[in-house]
Amino acid sequence: MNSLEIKKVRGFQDIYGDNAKKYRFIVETAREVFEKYNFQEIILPYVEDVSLFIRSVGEMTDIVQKEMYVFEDRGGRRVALRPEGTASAVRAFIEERMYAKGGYHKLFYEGAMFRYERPQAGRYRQFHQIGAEIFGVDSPLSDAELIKMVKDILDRLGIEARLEINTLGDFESRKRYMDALREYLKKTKDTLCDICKTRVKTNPLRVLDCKVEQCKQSTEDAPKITDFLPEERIERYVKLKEYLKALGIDFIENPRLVRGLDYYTDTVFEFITEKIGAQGTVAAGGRYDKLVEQLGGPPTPALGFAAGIERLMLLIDKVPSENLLTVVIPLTDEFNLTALKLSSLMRERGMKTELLLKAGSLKSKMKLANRFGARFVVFVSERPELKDMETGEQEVFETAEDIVDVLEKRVLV
RNA sequence: GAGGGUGUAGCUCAGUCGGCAGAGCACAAGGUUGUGGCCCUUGGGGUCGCGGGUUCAAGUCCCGUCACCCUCCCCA
Repeated sequence: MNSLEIKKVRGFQDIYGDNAKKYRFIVETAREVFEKYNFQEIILPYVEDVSLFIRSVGEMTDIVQKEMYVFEDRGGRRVALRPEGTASAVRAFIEERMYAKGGYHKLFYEGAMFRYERPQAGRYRQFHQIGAEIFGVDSPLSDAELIKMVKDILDRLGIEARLEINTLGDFESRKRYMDALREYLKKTKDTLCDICKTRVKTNPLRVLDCKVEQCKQSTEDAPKITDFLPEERIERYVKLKEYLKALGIDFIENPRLVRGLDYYTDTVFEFITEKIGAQGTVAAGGRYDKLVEQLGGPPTPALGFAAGIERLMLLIDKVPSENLLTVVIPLTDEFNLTALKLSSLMRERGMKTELLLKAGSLKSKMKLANRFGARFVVFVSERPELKDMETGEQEVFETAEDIVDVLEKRVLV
């Protein structure tokens, strides 16, 4: 490594090789599932007005307070690299007047998010999410269907994660609940861990989520959110659970599950795994019935989810196999032209083909072919030969074109 | 923002008490007279993260700094 070498910025990463394959596999799988559920893609900007996130994610949240990439552009606008997708989707829903068409809208998106955090396993400053939002539906049917859709994606990726759900109710009863919780926590404050002592003020719901054993114990008898919700909210929650059971989806009710973004109402859920270190939440979402209104749109119930692609990647060990590879090797330079044309023909016929571009001994070329994972090698000379790298068998042909016909049957499924 | 760990060849990592800079993998050539994987031989490869200090002598000890990894926090 010399002093001219420039390295990637902290918290950013290059995704290449097998990781790029996993990335694509995840995005394509999700896309197929979204398609089945009749969601429409929306490609959103990476840069937004800062106030969009302040007013949606929440002014006091960590994301807004200390994790956003905020800067002023040359026109003096205060902008931010998006730290999450929902805010932009809602902004677009309003700004593009999607509600004017009536009915309801189902959108999905994919792409990079940016948060200035300390990097760690499964956590980067630029990370990637797939996500989906449903605008204009109130029914718990939509909650159930969204959760089922996430589960479908995870299933098709071969990823196991447990589902935890909770309800946060409406803002009014949540506020009453938080007051009561704060009162309760003040009494037990001495038994809480240091971090939680400060959380009593800033974010009492988080205390319930604390991993420290003493905190878990001393909050065992803490008031429960469900005791503060009006009957209709409870009924809604019961309905959702009914639907999930009907769909055969296992879930754990976790009354301590809270989410870090301010906009959630009623349903929240997380898919969690223990297999990838401390950052185990792999997909999460919930309902946000007031957000569209808060951002200047007409009152519109809505819900959505997002999944972290990097974290999903950690849970995938292999992507489904691809087409078999054939490597074309000209034996000497005088056969370069023939090999070039042959490779071109093979690709036209749909075969995955590597024309061996590097000069060197035949031995070194064979080594390369082997490393590329070639199943077949074609030696191009007066009498072209086809070698099966697995069996070692070798056949001689009259012309290069003859080989193509034979290969086609063996390579293409 | 707080804590812990690690920086030595392209990669993974040894390096004892401070005393000549090492191994495996990878790469190149050959063993094999154009044929891969396994094996053998030979070869090319180093700002020991960076800066300073102690010392006759520093990869090794001390101070600083940067980067990466992990954890808390927070989140997907």
